[in-house]
Amino acid sequence: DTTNALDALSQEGLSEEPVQQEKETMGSGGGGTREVVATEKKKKQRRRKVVRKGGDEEEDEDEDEIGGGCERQREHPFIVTEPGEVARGKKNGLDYLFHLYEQCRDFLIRVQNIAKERGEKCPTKVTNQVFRYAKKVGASYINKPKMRHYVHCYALHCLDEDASNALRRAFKERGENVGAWRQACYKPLVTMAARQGWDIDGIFNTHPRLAIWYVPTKLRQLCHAERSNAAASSSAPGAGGAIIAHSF
Amino acid sequence: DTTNALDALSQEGLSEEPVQQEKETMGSGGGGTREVVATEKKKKQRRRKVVRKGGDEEEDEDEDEIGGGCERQREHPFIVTEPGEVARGKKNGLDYLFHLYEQCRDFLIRVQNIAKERGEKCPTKVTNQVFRYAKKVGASYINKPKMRHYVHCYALHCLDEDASNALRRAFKERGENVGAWRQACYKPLVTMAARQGWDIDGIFNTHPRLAIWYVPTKLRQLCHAERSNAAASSSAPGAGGAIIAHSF
DNA sequence: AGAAGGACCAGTGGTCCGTA
DNA sequence: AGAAGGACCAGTGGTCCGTA
Repeated sequence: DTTNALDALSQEGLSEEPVQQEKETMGSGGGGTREVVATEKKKKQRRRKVVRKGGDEEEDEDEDEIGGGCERQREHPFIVTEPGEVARGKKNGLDYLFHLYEQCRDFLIRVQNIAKERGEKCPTKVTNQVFRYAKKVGASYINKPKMRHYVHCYALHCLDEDASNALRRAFKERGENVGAWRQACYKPLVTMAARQGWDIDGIFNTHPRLAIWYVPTKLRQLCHAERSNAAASSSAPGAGGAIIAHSF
Repeated sequence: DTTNALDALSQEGLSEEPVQQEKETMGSGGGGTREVVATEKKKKQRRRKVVRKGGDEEEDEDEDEIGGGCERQREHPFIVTEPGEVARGKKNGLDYLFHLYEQCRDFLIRVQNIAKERGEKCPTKVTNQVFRYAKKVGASYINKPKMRHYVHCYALHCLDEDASNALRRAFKERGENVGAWRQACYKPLVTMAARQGWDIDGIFNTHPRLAIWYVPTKLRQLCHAERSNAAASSSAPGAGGAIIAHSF
């Protein structure tokens, strides 16, 4: 439906970075491990196999060549754009971002139809299987970390397009970066949840285009924190049920 | 509600077997691996750490002692019983089996309430988390392989109690074992699915006590096979839409 | 033989952090 | 600095098969 029209929103061409090659470092004991301070509970360990272009191999000197076999491409970064505005330069706009969510929905529907056809388990959410399918059919610009990262921004766009549009205009005008805009998308969603009995899962599941997305952990945590906050305020003497948003 | 009344259905005492102790065999290469012929696709490898009672240790000679610290207990096996009938001897009846499903439902509800309290993700199905909870609160007789094994039997009990009861009486009379009864539970479910557009997921999800259980893979496959079968028959010249159950 | 369940494994949800 | 995404990891769904 809107799929092809919006494809034009993506800038042609992609950012480039050198392809990495993996070298096995299995069984090398504790070397290369790194302590990570976990924000909660346990600490984790993470081992990474990271190697630059092999020093022994012949390699192309020209980093600017286009279509070279040795370049890994990544999408242009997002910038805050107004509704309808196409990003200039090596950037992508927010209409394009939201369009990616619609594409994932389309891929999910196809995966569901295949599963029904085969009599297999049918996913109700955008799962790893859907991301794999997207890759398989050539939509390599769709990946899980990116989609999960901006889910709540898409949620606001779905649930209150006017508020979403107003936020985009305000943040563009102030010259804020994408990260700041993304952070700001949480607050109106928490306010909506407050009005609906703090049922953020219910809010997602009631909306046909949003129901296929997992509620982001951080949004869930913010809602929970605010609910506790509101409950404490309303039970405090003289607070009279007012909602005070200390955590923002 | 019915929980305590039905607890009496379980035979007191449990079957006994020696406790096993694990010995680490990490890093011992390919020793102990065993080829398994997979029924589909790939072959799998499975490594098991299995050790009998340590030969060096002092051990109790008396295998019959009750409450000995070195006995692992497992539930009595099920036998086919009529509705309302309590199994005699070291056996459990089918009312007790179905009661375990109700207990799991109760545990799920408690896990859900805890999750909601904490603002965490709330399971809608009986998941590993629920089985862990059951173990934690002392219901060690509940475990995942057992519950998954008999889900479709419980489904029939939920969806058509009369048919389920009739099947139990018939199989008891014929002196069939639990395995045979369990196999026979598939057919009436497939017939029900045929009547409802082959939507076995819909059938499960519509029933309040069944909706919390995953549809068993085998039941799903049987429904799919029968649907294909029925479609082929009805499109064959002169078959006139009759459903012919070749696969049973 | 028939059956209960510990323990395994492929693929999941979630996101960190090496990368540019 | 701000951002995209490969790749990791703890815990899942599913059930095999060593056990008695």
